[in-house]
Parts: sequence; structure tokens; C-alpha cells
Amino acid sequence: MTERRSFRQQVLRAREDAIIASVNRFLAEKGFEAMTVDEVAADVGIAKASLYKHFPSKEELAAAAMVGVLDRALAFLDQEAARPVAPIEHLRAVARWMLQVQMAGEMPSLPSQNSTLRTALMQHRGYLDRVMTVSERLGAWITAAQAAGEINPKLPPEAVLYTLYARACDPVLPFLRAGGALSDEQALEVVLATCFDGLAAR
Amino acid sequence: MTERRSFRQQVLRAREDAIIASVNRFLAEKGFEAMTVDEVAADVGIAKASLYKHFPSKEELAAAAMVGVLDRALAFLDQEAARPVAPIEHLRAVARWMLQVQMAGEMPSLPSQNSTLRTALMQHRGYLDRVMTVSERLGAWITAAQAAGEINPKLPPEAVLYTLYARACDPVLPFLRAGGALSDEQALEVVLATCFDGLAAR
DNA sequence: GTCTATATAGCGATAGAC
DNA sequence: GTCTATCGCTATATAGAC
Repeated sequence: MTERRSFRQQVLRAREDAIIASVNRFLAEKGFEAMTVDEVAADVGIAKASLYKHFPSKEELAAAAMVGVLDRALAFLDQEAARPVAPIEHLRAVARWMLQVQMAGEMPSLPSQNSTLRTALMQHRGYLDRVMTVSERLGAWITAAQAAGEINPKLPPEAVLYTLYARACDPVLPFLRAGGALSDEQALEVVLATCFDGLAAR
Repeated sequence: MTERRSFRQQVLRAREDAIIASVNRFLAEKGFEAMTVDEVAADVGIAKASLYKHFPSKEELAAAAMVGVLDRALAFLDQEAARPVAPIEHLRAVARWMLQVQMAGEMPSLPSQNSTLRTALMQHRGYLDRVMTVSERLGAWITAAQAAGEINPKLPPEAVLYTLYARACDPVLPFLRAGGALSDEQALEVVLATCFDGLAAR
């Protein structure tokens, strides 16, 4: 009996993972407002009503996707923390990872403006906890890098943090790729260079 | 008779300017999808049907607002070109101007992702012409600055151009202002510094 | 839990009187 | 050109059978 229950739960869990993966891609490619619950259901291959049995609202769908990428980010931070390199190299690696996720079409882009989604996320404990954790761990590297003279110490640490977050959804990367003059790796390196070294010559 | 016609046309022109100004603010604060034609009409103080006598669609409303800011940009470029400074200083001034427009709540932010608006704009001659003109004039300063060793010559000029455009709608600025730790001028200077000088120490 | 069918609401756009 | 009133469509969310 317990075996069957466990099996069924695994099936449900797999289904939910498929839903989240689909939501993640739609959020990445068209954003929250343009994404419709109908197309998510169609993409997963289930009825819309079934989808609502798993997640009570469209906002919860998006929140689940955000929690997913934040967990992936936390896993990357763990792995990265084990590398014995300077703090700024950790930050560069994080930025590169975020850009790679974006290029893979798996970086959900939230509306930075006010919307029903933002208010929902601000009351979502699982989301907020993960954002806080990621921010604290990045913040530690930022202040360490500033103390070591690797990051401009005149910049407020939050400014550095916000800038890194913003680059994860930077529209410059897709534009450069659409231009076609640069390979994916070259486009990534260009965005990374402008982020850390700026536009001006050194 | 001609006087009365001229007068009435002036009234209509003023009304359309008021509409565009309202659209501009809504596009800046909530974006195209979240903006509704109803609230624009209510904000201007006319009926929705009247609004549709001036502009045939929601996309045309947004296009008119974009043409408006591009004309303001072109006027600024004219004024800036008269200053006898190095090319990079022109670019810095342009970036500062864009951030000021954004802080004033008058920088409409288009969805960088696919949408009905982007396809409409891509067929809008007045919009395309102005974008091309602005891009060419910025492009001249960019290549000049690279030739003078002021802008990193390794960066593709389009990458510099896209980066400047992207900073006009950078979410980092509103986030820094919302934090409250920095004054508006300080937040602007921080964003400007990260754009041109990067996060890394020099 | 999954489905079909439907309720409900908001929004872009239009009809028609004045 | 301006208004009121309404159409037509789409999208979120739900009811109820199985």
C-alpha cells in the first residue's frame, strides 16, 4: 500500500516538475503577462482544470518557477563556494552562470514594475526566503571583494547586488545574439566585460 | 473662418499632446501590456471612443509616445553636438539624460520580448526612422570614442549602443531609489559609473 | 486528479445618437 | 468629435461528471 502511494506521489511530483519546467520556459520567452495558463496546460499535455489542482493560481505557478531557479542558483553557489578563488572571481562565475541560464531560455524574467505578480511574490515565504539567502551569500562576496580592492569600494554593496541581478535578464544579450555577428560565447563575454569593466577603456 | 479652423486644430493638437503625455507616463510606470485604454481615457478626461478618433489602436498610442521621446532625444542630441567635448563625454551626457528622463517617470519601457507592440513598431515608419537616426548619431560618437581610445575598442559598436539603450530602462535605478539610502543624484551617478566604469575596481 | 463545459470579468474596439 | 452603450474576444478560474 505504501509502495503504491509512494509511486503515485512520484508520478505527481514528476508531473509538477514538468509543469514548472514549462512555466519556466514561457516566463523566460514571453514574460508573466503574456504567458497564458491555457498554453501551459497545452504544453504539458493536460487540461487546464487539472493544472489548477496542482497550483491554485497563475501567480503560484510563476512563484514555483522562481523557487526552482533560485534553488538551482543556491546549488551553484554551494559548488562555487568550494572553489579557492578570489571573491570577485566568484561573482564573475555567478554572472556567467546567470547569463548561461538566460541563453538556455530558462531564466524567467519578472516584471520589475508593479503587478499582481510582484505583490504575490512579496507574500510568498518560500520565494522570499530563497531570495534573502542568495542575496546574503552574494553580499558576503561583494563586501569581501570591495575590502580586497577588487570591486570598486565607492559603490554601495546593494548597487552591486542589484546590478548583478539586472544582468541576469539583460536584454543586451538576446539583442547581440539576434544581430548574428557574434557567437553565443562571444556575446556572453561582451556582456560580462561591460558589466565588470564598463564601456570606457581602461 | 481660417482663424476658427486653425484655432480648433490647435485645440485638437493640444488634446493629442495631452493624450501622448498620459500614455507616456503609463508606459513608463506600468508598461504596455498593463496599460489599459480605459485608464488613459479616464486620465485625459475624455471618453474612450473619443480617444479612438485620434488614434486607431492601442499600438498606435504607444507608437506616438515613442515618437515623442525620440524627438526629445533628437533635440537633446542636437544641443549636445554643439558642445566641444570628447566623444565619450557626449555619450556620458546622453546616458545621464536618459536616466533623468527615466527618473522623471517619462521613459516608456517597451517589452524587449516579442509582442503585438514590437511587430506594430517594426512597421511604423515614423518610429523606425527616428530610431535609425538616433542610432546613427550615437554610433558616430561610439566609433569616434573607440578610435580615440576612450571606449574599449574590443567591444563591438552595436554592443555599446545596445548597452546604452538598455540603461535607459535599467531597473537598477528605481531599485536604488526605492532603497532610500541614496539621493536621486547619487543613485544616478552610481548607475552611470557602473555603466561606463564597470563594477570592478580600476 | 483528470476531464469537458461554463461562469465571470476585463479589455480592445465599435455603433449610433447628438 | 464627443458621448453612452455595447459587442466580441480572450483569459483566469470553477463546476461537476467520471
